[in-house]
Amino acid sequence: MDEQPRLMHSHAGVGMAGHPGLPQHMQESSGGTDGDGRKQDIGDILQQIMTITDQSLDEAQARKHALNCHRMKPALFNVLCEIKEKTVLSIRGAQEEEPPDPQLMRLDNMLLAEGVSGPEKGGGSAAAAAAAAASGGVGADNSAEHSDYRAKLSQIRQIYHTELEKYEQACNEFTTHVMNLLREQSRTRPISPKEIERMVSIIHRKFSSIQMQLKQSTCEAVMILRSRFLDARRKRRNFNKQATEILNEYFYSHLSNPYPSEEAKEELAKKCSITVAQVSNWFGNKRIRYKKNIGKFQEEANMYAAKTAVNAASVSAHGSQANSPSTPNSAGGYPSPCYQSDRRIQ
DNA sequence: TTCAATGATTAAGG
DNA sequence: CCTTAATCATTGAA
Repeated sequence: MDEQPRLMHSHAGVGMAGHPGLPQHMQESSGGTDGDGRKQDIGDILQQIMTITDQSLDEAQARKHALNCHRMKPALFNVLCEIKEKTVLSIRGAQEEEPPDPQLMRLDNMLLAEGVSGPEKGGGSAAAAAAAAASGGVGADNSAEHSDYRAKLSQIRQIYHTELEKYEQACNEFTTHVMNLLREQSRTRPISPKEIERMVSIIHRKFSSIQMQLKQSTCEAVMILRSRFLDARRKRRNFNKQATEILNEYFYSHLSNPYPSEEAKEELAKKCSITVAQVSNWFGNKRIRYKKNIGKFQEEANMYAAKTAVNAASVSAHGSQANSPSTPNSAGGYPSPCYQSDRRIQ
């Protein structure tokens, strides 16, 4: 085996610049002393390969064809592929395996949970249910917002799917294009099927990173939509005057213990046509705000105290003076018989 | 445009 | 669960 290097060395001067090794075999084998025509063949082929760029196109085509038809071609091709394979592997190392990207998985999970990816209609309703659950169990009173939310979500989903499809299509197109190209070139270059495969997987990786961007931005859009939806819930309407009257009446007539029981809340909710949660909110806000600045509410307190007094009087007088505070007779409100005193304490 | 009032949400605590 | 307290975001009046 050490014969080769020595020979190469001894003939070093004879070879062409840049490719000392190749013509050498020719020289050597052209002596014909080896008897075997094989070396001659290989040398021929290599020589032709080396000079192929010097030839005119037509000539090159002819040569190419000749080379392709040469009986040694498959063997040489395999050898070159093997060498190339080894080189590539040593250069690139073993970074082949791709661990499932945790971020991508996170995005996928979220899209699935939001019903953006996944089955067409089922996902949507699941998302709506999730949104309903997230909305605090208020339930049946915000169906309009739901449909709005769902419409926007399905819009996002549609965009997402069309984009995804586009990417997939582009990926496939590009892949087949590259594959064809490589297959075509594999007639003149050492390109093994394995390498083509690898190239395809590289392409797929690239495209999937693009897809990840799509998923990312879709997630963002969903998040924004969600926060908008939550904000939509915050889009409050002030309660109407009657409702506030009723709530205030209760509040000020139970000032010593303004904590309505569950039943009381339900009744108030019904009377005000708001939800129990809203009643709770109202009382929570009222208590804290009253406590924070009693002075500011003094007037209001007096007013409602007077009103309930009047109501009570009229009820006791007339026995069945239609209950509901529909049109309080004292709407104009007289300030209050009592103190109009010093507010602005704090 | 400004700003107090107000309904809703959130965090902390029981 | 509920409450308090702080805060957010909108409303509606000035």
